[in-house]
Amino acid sequence: MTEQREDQADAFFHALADRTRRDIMRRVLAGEHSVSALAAKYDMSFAAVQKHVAVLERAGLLTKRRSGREQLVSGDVEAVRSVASMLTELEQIWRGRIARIDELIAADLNLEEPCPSPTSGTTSTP
Amino acid sequence: MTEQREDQADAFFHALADRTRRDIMRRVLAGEHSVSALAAKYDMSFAAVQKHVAVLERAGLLTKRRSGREQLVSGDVEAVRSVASMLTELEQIWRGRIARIDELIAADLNLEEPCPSPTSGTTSTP
DNA sequence: GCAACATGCAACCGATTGGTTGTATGTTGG
DNA sequence: CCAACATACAACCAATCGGTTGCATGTTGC
Repeated sequence: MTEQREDQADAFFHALADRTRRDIMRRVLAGEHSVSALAAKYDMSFAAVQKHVAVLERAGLLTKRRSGREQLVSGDVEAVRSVASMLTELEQIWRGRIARIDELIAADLNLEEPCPSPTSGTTSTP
Repeated sequence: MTEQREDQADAFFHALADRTRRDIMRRVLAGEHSVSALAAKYDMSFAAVQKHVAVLERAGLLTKRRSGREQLVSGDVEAVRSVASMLTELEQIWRGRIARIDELIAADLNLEEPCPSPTSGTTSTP
């Protein structure tokens, strides 16, 4: 069950781990672009850009819509949000760590309280 | 200037694009672990886990602290947050697209308004 | 001091990545 | 109809990745 989610996380982060693909995401989140319009923006072959688009599409970060002989590409902001939420989950784990540390500090205070006074001697030897 | 930021994004997303490394991040965000303690958790060699830790460290997602003969690893929640903020920036671009669409809709309404009535005939032929 | 542990690093290997070129398939305007 | 365009896909290549093993170094307990 959680296996699919890890597969999806692999695909998400891998897709975003390339600056050309991140730049494509910026453009297609701002508005629809055909694949060739995107390809014209980069100093590489059409096929290379098309493969980048395919990687992003397989990861679910963008969708394509046919319009005549063109394929219009559009970014999926929900997918971007779900990547962000994965990072928020990581942050929540960290919050748990801090909470545990706070508990320890509180426990320390509880241990100090029963003592008559922090500086009063417990050494009862005369 | 923005070049370094893209390099950092490359390192961040690449580091997180592996489930073992994401799992390591969960553990070290929850609390400090030695490298060998981490290695014991996975069905792979110590060297493999050590390389994963090195990738995460180079990306700035975790830090190491020497304690005797052990190296204690701790997750950096600030780095995790900065990855999340990169995704938020993407989402903001999308918001701009929606705002532009809303403007167009508003402009359309403005064009309709001057008409006496949507259904009233502009065809004045009797 | 030394045996055992914890770590780092290099060399190697198969799989994958990011790029190329070439070719096939639709789609459209004139 | 057909030439030009938009896309898809396969084959290939150098580089990188994720893993291994082996070895060197540092640290500790006794």
